[in-house]
Amino acid sequence: MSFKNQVIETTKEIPRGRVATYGQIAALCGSPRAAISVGQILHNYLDEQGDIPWQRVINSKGYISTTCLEHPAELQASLLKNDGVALEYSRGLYRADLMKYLWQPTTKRHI
DNA sequence: AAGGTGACTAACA
DNA sequence: ATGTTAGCCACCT
Repeated sequence: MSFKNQVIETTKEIPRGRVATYGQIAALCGSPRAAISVGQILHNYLDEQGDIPWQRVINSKGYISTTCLEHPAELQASLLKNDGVALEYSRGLYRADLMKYLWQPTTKRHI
């Protein structure tokens, strides 16, 4: 299975009310240093399929970091709130408390 | 097939 | 504490 597909699959596994970081997804998919690629993959995939909980993937500091115009931070923020994730808004940036919401993948891991 | 491109990060200044 | 820099690496052309 390609890295790309693993990223898609793994993202689908993030439960409601939790978030994961790009680096975390990359690591779970076997390439700990490919965090930036995860962002690219999600972006590309959204443009074609769009059927994944992409809003649950944020950066290592807990901030929403999309720069995509079609899928802006405001949208991601509202989707996350809808997921039950509280966001702190300041200086035009949204941040989730990783200590509270970071996904801890425990069960079924299929590398 | 080779090179440009980031929804990244951790390390510096 | 806040802003830059420089590695990174798989995706898309």
